[in-house]
Amino acid sequence: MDALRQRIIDGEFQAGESLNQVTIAREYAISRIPLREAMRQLEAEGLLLFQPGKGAVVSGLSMSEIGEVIDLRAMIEPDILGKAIPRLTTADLEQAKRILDDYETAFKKNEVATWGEYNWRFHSTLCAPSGCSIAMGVLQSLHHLNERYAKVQISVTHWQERAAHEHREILAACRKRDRQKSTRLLQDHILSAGQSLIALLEQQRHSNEKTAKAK
Amino acid sequence: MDALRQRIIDGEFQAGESLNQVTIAREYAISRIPLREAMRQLEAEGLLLFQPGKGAVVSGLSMSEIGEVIDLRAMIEPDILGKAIPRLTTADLEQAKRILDDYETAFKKNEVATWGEYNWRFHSTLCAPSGCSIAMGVLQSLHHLNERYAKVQISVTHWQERAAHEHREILAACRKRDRQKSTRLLQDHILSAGQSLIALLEQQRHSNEKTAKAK
DNA sequence: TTCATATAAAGTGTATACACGATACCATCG
DNA sequence: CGATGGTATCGTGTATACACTTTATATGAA
Repeated sequence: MDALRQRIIDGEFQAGESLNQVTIAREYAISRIPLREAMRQLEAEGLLLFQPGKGAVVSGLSMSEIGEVIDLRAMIEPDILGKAIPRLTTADLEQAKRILDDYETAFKKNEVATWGEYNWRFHSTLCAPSGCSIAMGVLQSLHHLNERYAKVQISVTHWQERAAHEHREILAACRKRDRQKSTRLLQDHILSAGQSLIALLEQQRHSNEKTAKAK
Repeated sequence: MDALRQRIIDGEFQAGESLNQVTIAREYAISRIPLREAMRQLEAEGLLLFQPGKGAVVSGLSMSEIGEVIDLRAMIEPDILGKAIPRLTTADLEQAKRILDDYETAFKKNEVATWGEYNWRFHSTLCAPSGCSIAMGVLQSLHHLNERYAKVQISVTHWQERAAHEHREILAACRKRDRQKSTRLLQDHILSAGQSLIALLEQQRHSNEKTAKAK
């Protein structure tokens, strides 16, 4: 299921495109039964939508829905980080640092496909010690929804650099156990990334409309 | 799927109990295939957990997880209500009032099974005009998780009366389009209900431990 | 009796099969 | 030529079938 989810997030299937069960099942060398079960779970996560007689269709988020995902993350994640901070161990902080290092290495090598993965690993490494399993599940779901669209950001170099800088700042505040500062930085980080994402998507949509008109 | 979800919420199946696919499929006169698909969705909602070789097991929330669900609701729902308030129509407000009336009628008639339904309908009627579809989905999921445990509250008469009073107050604040007041009242409502729920569950757990010792 | 082991029963996980509905293609009619 | 209807193809939705796993039951030894 994770593999299929990643393929949807990676944009291999366009929004609105319906997934052929026979083909995909064959790709994983399984029958349609377990595939459909996985698809039903992805449906519950909001990535797919079953249309009667048409199977699973990749669901697309409207601009306002993308905004919602960001707002929810901006609301929940800093709160969870706040709960995690007193519980953060040195090992947690070291791992977060390692993830950032690896992320920057991957960035220099232009391994764009791994960006989303590193991003989530950084955020979740800092939040996980909160012990909030339900909230972490919600967050991960939101992150998956976000990631599909965030792919357009990975190519924008200066945004990458800004994100990297903000990550370092957040980590530094966590290291100091500065709850106020780290949660505020995290919230700003999510919201500013969200705003730049929405601006990019608006821009993209406009240029698409232009080319559509050109036809 | 909704019917099965309700049966789990209603407590027909105990936490930890595994659901017999053959039996349940027969009850709905379907085969195990669509049943399993429904179960997978309920798994993604956090109500079930598939254990390899053992099928779907009803998942139980720990006390801290129940607390998390309440905290998340207390964080998200007032925010959504705030966004909904400028968009609330007279029809929305009337419908909310009608739900409260029906709820109180049902309360007087002791129709306990309908409580959770009325509660969600009231909350969602006020929040839905926000147009936040993603957040509403998250909220509904959280509400389902909550509802299973909230069932212990329905028998506590004075809590019911307090909730009814708080609902009326929230509705009055919404009618006045008082964003500040209504969101604050809603947050207090969720948190105080949550606290009383946790207190009840703690109490229940203690008495269970005593009877367990008595054996 | 109690524990261990063998055997039977029940249940899950999934491949296969088939019926139904959607879609594409083509021929026919206006 | 475009529109309409018919047929063939493809794909979904789910019932059935079967292999494998877990659980219950029975049997025998300590």
